[in-house]
Amino acid sequence: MTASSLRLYARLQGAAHALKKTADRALMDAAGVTTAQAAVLAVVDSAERPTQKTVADALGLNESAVTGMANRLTALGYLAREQDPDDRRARRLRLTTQGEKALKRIAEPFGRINGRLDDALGCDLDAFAASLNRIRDAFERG
Amino acid sequence: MTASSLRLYARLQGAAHALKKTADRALMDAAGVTTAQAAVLAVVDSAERPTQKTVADALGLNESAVTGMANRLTALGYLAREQDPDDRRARRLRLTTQGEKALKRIAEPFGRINGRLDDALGCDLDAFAASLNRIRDAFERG
DNA sequence: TTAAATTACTTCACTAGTGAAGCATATTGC
DNA sequence: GCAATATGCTTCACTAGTGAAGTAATTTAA
Repeated sequence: MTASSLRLYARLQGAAHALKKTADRALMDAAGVTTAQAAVLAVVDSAERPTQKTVADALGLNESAVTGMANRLTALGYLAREQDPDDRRARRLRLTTQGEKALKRIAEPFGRINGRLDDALGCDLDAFAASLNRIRDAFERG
Repeated sequence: MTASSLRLYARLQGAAHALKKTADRALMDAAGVTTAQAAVLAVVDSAERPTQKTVADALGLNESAVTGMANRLTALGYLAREQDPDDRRARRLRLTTQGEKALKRIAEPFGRINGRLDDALGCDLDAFAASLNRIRDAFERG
């Protein structure tokens, strides 16, 4: 609990917040979608008609957060929900054509953000990514 | 925009989110305060009766976010607001006795979180902190 | 085979942030 | 001195998350 370690938590949250704020503006301007929405669309795109629970686990969110996101994204016309035929509790998600288009619009502005991240980090990028993985592993389940 | 850099944004947000979730539960259990509230209390404690704008700048938030935080923290009895005598637009914040006590209750659980962060990062801690600073600098003003 | 436990999802009340618009006060420039 | 501009704060409608409680469907186990 030294002075420098005391500030590490705040530094991580501060960097994440500043980055998210910038990325949200860029994605909203260019693609009409927030970064949180983009994350859900990307997970749904990469999985085979995932259930909401699957999406929640992939993003580290609880299920009620995904209920809300899926509601907003279906209202926007980007996602469709359908009953799982084998488990009537579950609702599977898929991208609509609009959702696929939105995902494509995201690529370029998001690439620019990642480019700025790369520039800021330089050769430390891999070590930084490894550190992030260790933090996630250490705190993912409480 | 390689595959690994594409995921860097998500990794940073994921690590920050997992850490925040854990820290919020720990602080709420032990001190009855969230990490966001703790951050405001710490800024107010470290500054000389700061204005809300000062707090907003220190935390990278906009002023309406601080209005809300200050409302909740005064309702909880942790902060007091008083008019700035020299600038009647501004409202200066200070900790109440209750607020000082809350800050003290935070120290130990927050120290444990930071200890877990230290353990997770090991000798990479300094490099990691430096990378976070570079990200914040690169994105702080958009 | 049926009672108990677990799972997937929803709803609710809440915290915490955003940006836009508006109000009152200060500051600047002619 | 005063009009224009900038600043500090608030309010509003919104997104996005939390945890607790509840429902319906599924799984487990006696």
